[in-house]
Amino acid sequence: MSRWPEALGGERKVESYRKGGIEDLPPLPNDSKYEVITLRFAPNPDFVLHLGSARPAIINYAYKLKYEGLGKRAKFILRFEDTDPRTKRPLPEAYDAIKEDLRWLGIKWDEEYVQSDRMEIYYDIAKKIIGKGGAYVAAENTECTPDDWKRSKVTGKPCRNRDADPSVNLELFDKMLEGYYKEGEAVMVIKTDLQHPDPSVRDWVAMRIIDTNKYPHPRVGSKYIVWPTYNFSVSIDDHLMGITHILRAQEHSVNTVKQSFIYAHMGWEQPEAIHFGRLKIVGMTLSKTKLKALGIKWDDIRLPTLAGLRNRGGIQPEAIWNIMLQVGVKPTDATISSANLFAENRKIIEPRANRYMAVIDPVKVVIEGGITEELTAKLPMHPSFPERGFRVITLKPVDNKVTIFISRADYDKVGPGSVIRLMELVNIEVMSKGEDTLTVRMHSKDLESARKVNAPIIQWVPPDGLPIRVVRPEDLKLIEDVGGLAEPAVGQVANDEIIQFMRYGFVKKVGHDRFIYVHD
RNA sequence: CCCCCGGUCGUAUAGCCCGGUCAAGUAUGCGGGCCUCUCGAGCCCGUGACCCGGGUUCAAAUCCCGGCCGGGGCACCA
Repeated sequence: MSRWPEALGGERKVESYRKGGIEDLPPLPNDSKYEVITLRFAPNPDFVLHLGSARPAIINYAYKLKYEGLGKRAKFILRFEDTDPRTKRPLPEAYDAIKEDLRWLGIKWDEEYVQSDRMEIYYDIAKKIIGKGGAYVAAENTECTPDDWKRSKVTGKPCRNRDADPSVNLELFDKMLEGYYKEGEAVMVIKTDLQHPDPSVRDWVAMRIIDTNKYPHPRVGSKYIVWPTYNFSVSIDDHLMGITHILRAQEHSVNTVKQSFIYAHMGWEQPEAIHFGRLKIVGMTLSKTKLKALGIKWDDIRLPTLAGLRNRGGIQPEAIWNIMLQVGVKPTDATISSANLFAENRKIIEPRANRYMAVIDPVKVVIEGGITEELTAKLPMHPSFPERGFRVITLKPVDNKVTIFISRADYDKVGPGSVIRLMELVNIEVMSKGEDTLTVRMHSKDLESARKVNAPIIQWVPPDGLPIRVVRPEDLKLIEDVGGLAEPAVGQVANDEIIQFMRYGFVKKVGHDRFIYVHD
């Protein structure tokens, strides 16, 4: 059942051609034209990955695996796009945190680049493109000021430097590099089409000045003041790195048009671009801006960041993969419910999680009626895997009575005369219902008798149970369930282990008495 | 206002390019049953969709036009 690449299973590859898996991804356009299918994931290291930003990482990597599975050469490149130290200031820790996220997802990259290390390359290409007459500089005190340039986009009339000899613009560009201009005083602009129906496409900015004394770049400090814009650095890098296919979100579709002018000026072949729609997960906030604005650490268990999810536990990377592959690469928006994610996750967790009994908001149950022998229950760790063993709970009578606890939810459902099966123990009949106790008597012992009267089977906890607390993260909030009691064996469960509290849900143990609710 | 891109069961997706095999498949959800000492898992059955209107055609979910609705873009952000 491996739609899941090598991450968890070691050497498990893309061998299984299952419906809805990697192999079912539609072929990439013109795939046969390229010798090495080269894909990339290019995050801005200003935050960690979340469920939304993980999508392009997974999809692109999935295509690499798909083509390798087809016996074709394929490459996956990781590239950090950190060319804005001012408004999208990179977070120094984010570079490594993102790599950690990718590893968790089982993604391996063949090459890694950081754009702030490649500034000289961008300068070099900038000069080449100016030299070819494909770009010009708008600068103060010239015949084409930044304002003139802006105006030219509206009027459609080119400003002077646009048609000037490349040497003029080359000189101006050098002055930019030398620090002659301050922020806003000069920009290098790509010649596109001043009549283009989309104004944003008309002669767009490729290089601008950022005062890195004021806004030092976390990696290269104040070394550079001329910075490429997204479309410029991306075009250059995609070409230089041999990217053949770009799968990215729909918001980038105009960028493909903008970038086409660079490729035309340089005589390069443009990669194939495929855009997919937005992914919404109901009950989860996937806006990077909103998440950042919360001001809590990115790996907080309330967050839908991969780090948060990882920390919170429970949600397995395979489940995220399956969801992403199911949603695929359609250009339409997709709204999936967390129930979908949980359903995928349950498939993965269910066989792994051992079963235990716990009761939330415990209510005391006293079994009266002259019980002289101790009662024992033998509970399998997992009903589907008896080989995992059992544990035994023994109840000793005191004054011919035995006390146990059940959850208030179950207590609420019964009244005098009700017969209940205590899981793997005995069947009891309610005699009287007090405020906080249930007085019952032994009805019978075997399952059959319970079945005969259609008695509900419920979980219970002995008096020496372990007090527990369960918190459930729910869309940026943490809801704390009322206190509970778990059977003593839960004390032996290791931290970080995912177990199932029967008839309650899957939980992850995070402390000797603390649990995080995963899902039902 | 303008410029792109879309609209198939509640949700997600297949089919659309190359019209008939689609009274539309799958998954999840929901309802019911079986099984099981969990409200988990498994098995079975059921529910449920081609945005609207024209056109082309013997035939349209599939092609064309219009409308409506949704998303994205319109930064010296990425």
